Amino acid sequence: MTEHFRTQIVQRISRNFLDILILRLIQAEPMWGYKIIKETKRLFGIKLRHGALYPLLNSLEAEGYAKSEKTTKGGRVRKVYTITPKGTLLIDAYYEVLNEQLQKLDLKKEAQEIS
Amino acid sequence: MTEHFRTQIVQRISRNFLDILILRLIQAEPMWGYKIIKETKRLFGIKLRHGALYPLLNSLEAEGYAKSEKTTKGGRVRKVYTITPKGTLLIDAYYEVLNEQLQKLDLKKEAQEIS
DNA sequence: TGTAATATGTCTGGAAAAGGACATATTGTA
DNA sequence: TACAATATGTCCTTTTCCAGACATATTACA
Repeated sequence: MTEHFRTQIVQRISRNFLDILILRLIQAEPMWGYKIIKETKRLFGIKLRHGALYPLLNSLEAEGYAKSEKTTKGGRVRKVYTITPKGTLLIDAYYEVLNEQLQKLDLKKEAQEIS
Repeated sequence: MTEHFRTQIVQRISRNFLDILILRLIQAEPMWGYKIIKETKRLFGIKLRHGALYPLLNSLEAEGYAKSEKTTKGGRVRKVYTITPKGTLLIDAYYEVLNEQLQKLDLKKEAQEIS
């Protein structure tokens, strides 16, 4: 039953945190857009539309979270993206916040009861 | 610097996973809408708009993740929400997936290199 | 008696996002 | 010589989302 929710959850996280997902991928290994599409398919079962990805990659670079370098592999031009220190900081921040969020809630702790 | 990202990250998580946040709150302690607003402010520093919350609470109940019971406290009508078993399963699934996601990526593992 | 707080609800206009089409170029293969 | 795959990009339309307004009722308090 929990299994039944899995796919939609993974898809929801990927959709809502696509930028973070991409940064994690290029952090693990520098990649270009087309490979990112293949890897998200392979690793998470997510089909990224390139019409969404390429503009996002450009904005990630514009905001300084990633940087790209054009390489040519047998006539094919690739824009290989690498994560920047700022991008690493962003990912670390997400890890930190999400880990906090995963701590079970204990409302009583600091509560001044409303009711 | 990492601190600089914190607020926007928490807000982003709260906006995108508001339903999960609410379910976690009523799981920790049954509550009504107005108190949920107060608690999210107190616990996460997030100002929930009631115009977003109440319809969401209704849909959570319609989908069977929560159930409500009307109580009266000195003339004031409250709809106290409790989590259902289905809601608990959903939260567990999120915990599971997020924990997986937080594992550092190791692309090499199952890779059949594209390049 | 008026204002703030408690309590729950709907609705609408604008902004953002999603999906898919349009566009182009090279390489590999049947 | 097509067609699939690799590779990157834009654009437009539809759909979804969000912020704030509109709406109502009770209670607490100055």
